[in-house]
Amino acid sequence: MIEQPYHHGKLREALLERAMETIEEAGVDGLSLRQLARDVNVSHGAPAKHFRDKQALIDAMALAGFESMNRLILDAAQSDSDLRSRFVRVGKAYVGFAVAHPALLTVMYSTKHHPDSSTELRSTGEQGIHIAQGMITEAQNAGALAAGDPETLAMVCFVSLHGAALLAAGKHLEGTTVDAVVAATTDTLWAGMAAGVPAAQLEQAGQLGEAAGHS
Amino acid sequence: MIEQPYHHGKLREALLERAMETIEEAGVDGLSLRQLARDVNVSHGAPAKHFRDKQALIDAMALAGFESMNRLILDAAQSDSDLRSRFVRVGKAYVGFAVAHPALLTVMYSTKHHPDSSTELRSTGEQGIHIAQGMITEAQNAGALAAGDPETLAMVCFVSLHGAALLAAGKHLEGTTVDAVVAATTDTLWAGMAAGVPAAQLEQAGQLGEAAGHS
DNA sequence: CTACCATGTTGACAGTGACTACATTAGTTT
DNA sequence: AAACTAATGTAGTCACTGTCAACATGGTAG
Repeated sequence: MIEQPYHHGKLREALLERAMETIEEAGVDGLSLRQLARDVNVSHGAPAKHFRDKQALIDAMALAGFESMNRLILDAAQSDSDLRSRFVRVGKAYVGFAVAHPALLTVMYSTKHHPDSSTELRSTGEQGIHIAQGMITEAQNAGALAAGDPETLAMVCFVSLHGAALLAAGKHLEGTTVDAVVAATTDTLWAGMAAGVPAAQLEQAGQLGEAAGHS
Repeated sequence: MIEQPYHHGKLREALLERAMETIEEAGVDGLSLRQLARDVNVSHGAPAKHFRDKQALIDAMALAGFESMNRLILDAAQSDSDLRSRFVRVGKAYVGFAVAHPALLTVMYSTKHHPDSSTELRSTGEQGIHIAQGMITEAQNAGALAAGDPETLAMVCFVSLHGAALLAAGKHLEGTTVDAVVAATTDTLWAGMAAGVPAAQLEQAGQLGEAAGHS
């Protein structure tokens, strides 16, 4: 047995790293602060010195997840291809990340967050939409897409890809490959934005009634 | 104090009902079998007679959720309007349900399920896609939509609306109203399906590389 | 009437997150 | 160099949880 020094030195990083592994193996529910401490050969109270809460640890994981995901998306958006290909590439980057780190993605979009890190988390999480919005604006200026509010369209694209990402991460997409679904989704969205939506349809759609009951 | 009879009579239903309320108030993590038992004035071991596990209770909630959601979607799909309006209506029904019962929706699409109820859960959960697929086929036959594999297109629509539903449920859609996002999403999807996707684009999209790294 | 069985109760157990008091170390000030 | 201080890690405790086993109750079928 190697003698452990009293101070770990890089406990925070070690905890984060091990926690990432754990949630992918056993889900967020399978994450235990005490087991985590055991895994890193540290007493059960040690993690509290770096993460006041269990939720604080989870928040830290979510933030790290957004940061590494944003890097992937930004790379895809800045690749040197035509706009449409880059659009598809961004979609695949997003969904690819989701498939690679399903539990982390769930954590990232979990509702419960501490008010402190909440603001930083939120701004980091919204970065993806801004990238999409930039691409759409660029495509509209180039004449590849019809006119339309870029912010709303970006939201539509983000929302759709997010659904694909979560369903793919949850393995709810059996029957077809994930790639096929993403390709079909981005193609359909692009075709829809290229064709444009008649204003009459938009108004009409807004007037439909809501339906939300509970048995 | 009213004397409680030894046997509750409708414990299972009472537990399910109270559990539904609890998860919407405190999230799934805030659900405790013992607290649930206290809420219904029953001993802490009683719930085990109706749900062997905590997970079994959660599965039962998920199933009930799918059933009541399917009713709403089916109603929307069978309303007497033109195809496009019905399509939008289905989307609003889905997202409306999500906004009304956010925690329940999360539970419904949670990955962890018991192998027993898993099959029933899965088939009930897939019903929504089949409804969408039927509408798309009908619209294609009527000439309102371009040709294309209905199964894939239904998946695309479901995926997109699912994303909108989850983000709306998680209150991640600030800046715009939920209705606006749903309307824009269904409009864009419909326009894309009406325009159709050139086969050349589909092939091209399939050849793009995957991107999924981890820092 | 009796025997059975679904339903409910009680007690126990290990595991958890959070809190407190204490120990050890590193860095800074004097 | 010595002493003070803050950061980091340890040990013990508390209320709470999910699950299990043993027992109590009461409706129902034979």
